[in-house]
Amino acid sequence: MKELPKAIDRSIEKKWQEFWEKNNVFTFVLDKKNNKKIFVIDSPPPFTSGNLHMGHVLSYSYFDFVAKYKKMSGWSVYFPQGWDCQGFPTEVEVEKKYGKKSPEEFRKLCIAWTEECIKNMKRQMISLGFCPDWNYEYKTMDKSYHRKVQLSVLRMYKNGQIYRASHPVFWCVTCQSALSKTDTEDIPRSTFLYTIVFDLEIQEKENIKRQIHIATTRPELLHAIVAVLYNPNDERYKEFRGKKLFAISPFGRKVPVYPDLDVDKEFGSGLVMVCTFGDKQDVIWVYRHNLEQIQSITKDGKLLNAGQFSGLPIGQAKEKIIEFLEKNNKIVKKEKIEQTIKIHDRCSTPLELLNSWQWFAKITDKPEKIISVAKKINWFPEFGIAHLINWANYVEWDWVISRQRVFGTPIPFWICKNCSNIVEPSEEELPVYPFGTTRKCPKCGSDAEGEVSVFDCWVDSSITPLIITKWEEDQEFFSRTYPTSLRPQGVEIVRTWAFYTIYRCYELTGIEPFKEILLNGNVLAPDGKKMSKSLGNIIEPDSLIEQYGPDAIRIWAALSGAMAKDRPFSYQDISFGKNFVNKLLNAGKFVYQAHLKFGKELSNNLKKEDLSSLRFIDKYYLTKFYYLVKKVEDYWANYEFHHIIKDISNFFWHEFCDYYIEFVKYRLYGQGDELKAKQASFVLFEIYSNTLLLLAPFIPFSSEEIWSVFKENENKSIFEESYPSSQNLSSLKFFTKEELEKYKIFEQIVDLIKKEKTAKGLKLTHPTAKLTIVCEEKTLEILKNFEQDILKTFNILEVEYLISKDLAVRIN
RNA sequence: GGGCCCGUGGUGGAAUGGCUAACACGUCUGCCUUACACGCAGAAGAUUCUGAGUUCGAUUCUCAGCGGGCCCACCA
Repeated sequence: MKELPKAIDRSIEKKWQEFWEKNNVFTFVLDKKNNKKIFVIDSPPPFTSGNLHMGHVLSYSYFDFVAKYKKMSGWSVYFPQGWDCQGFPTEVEVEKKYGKKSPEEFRKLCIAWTEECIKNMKRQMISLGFCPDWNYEYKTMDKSYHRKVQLSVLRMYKNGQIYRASHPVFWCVTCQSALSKTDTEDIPRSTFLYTIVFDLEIQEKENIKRQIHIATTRPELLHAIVAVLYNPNDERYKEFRGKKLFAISPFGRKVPVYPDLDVDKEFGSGLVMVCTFGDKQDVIWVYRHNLEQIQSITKDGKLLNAGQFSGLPIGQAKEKIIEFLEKNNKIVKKEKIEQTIKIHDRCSTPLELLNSWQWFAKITDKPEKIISVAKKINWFPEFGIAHLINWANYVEWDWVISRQRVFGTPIPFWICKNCSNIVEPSEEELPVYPFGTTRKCPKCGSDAEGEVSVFDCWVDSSITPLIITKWEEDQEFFSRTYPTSLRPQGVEIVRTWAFYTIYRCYELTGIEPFKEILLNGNVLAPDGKKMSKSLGNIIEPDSLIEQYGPDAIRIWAALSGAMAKDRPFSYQDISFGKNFVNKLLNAGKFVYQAHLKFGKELSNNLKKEDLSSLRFIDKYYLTKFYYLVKKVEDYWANYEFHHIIKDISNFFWHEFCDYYIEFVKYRLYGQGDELKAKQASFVLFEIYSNTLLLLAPFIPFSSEEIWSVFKENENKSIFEESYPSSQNLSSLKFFTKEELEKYKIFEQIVDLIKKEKTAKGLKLTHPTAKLTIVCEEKTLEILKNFEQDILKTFNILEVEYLISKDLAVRIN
């Protein structure tokens, strides 16, 4: 007999990865005859950081399970994989490495850098047994991708969904550049709160004038005041309600006074002056109340439109203005307070909100439309849609889709220097790279300059369902694959990725982009905290693959559940996975040896007739297995991976191994009944392994010798076979569920025997003369069916039954 | 401050309007029993966050409180 392996042979991983790739096992081919149902997975393109993180491993495992399950269930599965390349972190890394460069050169370096990152991430995916279809790989930095992004925006522009407008952005007056949130840092500082006297004009039958007090930390923005707000629930200002009011600033500016629930009654006098722009709340209020916008500060930090104070730097201006107000007795109070402000993380300059020209997509005008489209989608779990609804109703201003960066999809427009007319390209010439180019303005004939900004990266990623289905590229392919079947993604990006995708794809096609959305949570560090570099608690997939193997990692992922819930990484689960892999190898060895001992003649043609002559105990476990498969079908339908792995591993380990194999041993090693024992164990093991290989695709091949027996055709991928279903396993159902329940008493008796023997310090197979079973008459009838198996397995000579209501066993 | 999620043995986590609340890891006891010590057999360990309510009965449903997480906003 051949020496069987003591441990898992890890070299088989590589072999099978190559086999699947070479034989195009997971390659999607559009079936022109329309025979098979198509299942399309709109899988997330990971940001190309260079390494997968555990969150990727978790979620990519999920939809890899689904892809394989659907494939083995008779679907034609289309499972492409993309890469989200253009992002700020890449720019930071590349700049760190190469320093400042011209935009053209910088872009090239970013692309080269990203290609390297993709290489490594792809390697990691393959080593985890993920099987996306690499023939349809896409990158958001590709020209073909740029074309579709630009086309999609151009179409939306023509439909009036995209517009250019002035909008405040965070601006550093020292570096003179726009900043994104990631460039900013919050720091506490102490400052002074000045309470300033304003005049109030109440327009009634006769105009009434009086004074009001308004507190502010930024008197230097007084010239840019556009409104004064009060809380309508504030008793002090109840006389304001429903009246037409105006406030007049110490500089003589007259602005309206409105009620607003966001005003904090406790702060200052309960009245707020809205300036353009003191902070982000001002931006919200300006849009909400449709207020005027005044350019208050220049790009290099000097006051603008401020009368005698114009041209002064912010700091100086503040001093002078306070001086002026004090001289005129307009300041009634000055108190020290602590506040938090945003600064630029590189130069520590406090940020200003300055107006600049930006591009927008209209998302605020009809939230109910986006919500109704989202409602057509099946959400797993259901509460996920609440994030989207809440966001859609809450969002205060339109989506700013332009970014002042380099490594991004260029915005395909030119702006006329003379008349500000927007010059658009034709659809045929896309992609275009307007940066540094000019076109003639068709309206006035002047030069129009190419837009230098690029798109927000969500503009890129919000059309992945269109990209993978070949929208505006291959009409037949598109019509067969769109809408996609499943969008898997993180719960924390519902309001970005899911929201923008639903909005954009619906605007462009009139159809929702996917039928189902599956939300996963994040993987936390084992201590329950967020994984972060600073805490040093990051777990790298590579070291886990090395230490535990891909199957164990995938079992960990399945055990982590499908709900959109954060979970600490669990070494317990992954070591369970590893032990489980080993258990399966050993069970395989046992069945294989039994097979060799008996001979080969029955190996691959197990018929229903063979099964019908089985012993009672064989039928009992085969039936149990049938019901397991049936139950697991429902779990698959609801993406309940946790239950799937739990149930199939428990059945395998604690029913098949702990009970069935033990009860079958005496028959295989002894004499008389080998055939039936082998048949049943063989059937169970083979079908079982097929249920498992979606979750752990390498386990069933972990020993070549063993698997050569079970899987006859080396050249055929096991993924071509069909997934065990209750329908095609119906021949294994010998008993009804009720009967099965009744027969469970057998297991109780077995447990009692084990307990008894253990209590007496005996081995389970220690020779025993007599077993006495105390039970009811009904039970006796059932136990008769298992009697032989019990006696032989526990090495007992004879059995006697005593009829009683109690259940007990004795051993002599 | 707003929206959503969650609070179950030492740890991680299932499930259910009602039989002794899964399972895994860990712990303790005994076994290297002819597939497996990455194993086998047995055992201990839970007032299911707190309080009130609905109910014949709640861990499960409702409300309040306390605590944690995610996303958003954050003080003129």
